[in-house]
Amino acid sequence: MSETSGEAGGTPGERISDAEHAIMEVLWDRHPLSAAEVCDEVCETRGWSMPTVKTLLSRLVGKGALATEPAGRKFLYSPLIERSDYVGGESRRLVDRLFGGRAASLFAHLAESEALTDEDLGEIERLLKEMRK
Amino acid sequence: MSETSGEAGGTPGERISDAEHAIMEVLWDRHPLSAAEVCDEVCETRGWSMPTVKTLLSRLVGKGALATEPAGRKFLYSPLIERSDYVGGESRRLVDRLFGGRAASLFAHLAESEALTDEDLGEIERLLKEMRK
DNA sequence: TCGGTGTGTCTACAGGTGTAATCGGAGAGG
DNA sequence: CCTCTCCGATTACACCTGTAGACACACCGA
Repeated sequence: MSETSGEAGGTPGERISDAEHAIMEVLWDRHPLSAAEVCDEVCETRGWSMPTVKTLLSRLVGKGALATEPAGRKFLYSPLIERSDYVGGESRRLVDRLFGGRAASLFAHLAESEALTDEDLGEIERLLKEMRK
Repeated sequence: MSETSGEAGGTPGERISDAEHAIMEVLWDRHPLSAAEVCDEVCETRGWSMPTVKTLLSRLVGKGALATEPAGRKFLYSPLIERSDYVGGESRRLVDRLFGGRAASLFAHLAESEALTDEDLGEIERLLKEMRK
């Protein structure tokens, strides 16, 4: 595996869990944010309480996925890893695990299971044309 | 725990974990197999021991993902759920979680991150053409 | 200066997962 | 018939995850 970093303290590359991912989404969308602000974004939708958010934030900091920046008496959190890196990693993991690394197989499967809308198809076609140039 | 009647598929949709998935792959490829045969297929590659395989098999049976069929004094295991169902579910989960349900976004991401080989592109193009018919 | 309010850290705990040792019963061999 | 062996089932245990309470401390306002 291409793990670009070494390890120690806040090593990036630690696995981000599902609940943690929800937190990351908020911070990818807008950052830096305080714990309270993050809670404002997710506590209602996910039914979480403040302590839960704080735990998740701490774990993410521990995993090296978030940076903390002292602002006044509180901390502001910002992502340390790129959303596209995470998304890419997860996508690749899925493709590897389920389709033997063949992205075309994933596509074929989505196509067969009619998970692709006309809109999807149109856009993919467009992208494809663009790449072929 | 009281299984009064022979009802095994009563809890479909139970989450299949990563290690369990490896077992499923073996059985999707070839079935029915005994525990020993499954172990032959995965124990070396994954560094598992027989007890581990048996535990995973039991859990899968418990989850309603495998059926057991007594053959002589041993049991033979067969998948109860289709590989395509599992794969489809996992794919959709990923697309939902990471791309807001838009499969085109997944494709775009794979394209951008150059995870698509020329071969992939060719095949996707072909599939696309076929669907458009 | 003193208390309240907000913030991060520590602790907790149930359920799932990875991994494996051990037990108990059903045949196989002597 | 008795023992050995093989196999599934049971039990074990550490770690991760989801969820949350309790605690300590710093600052703002009175």
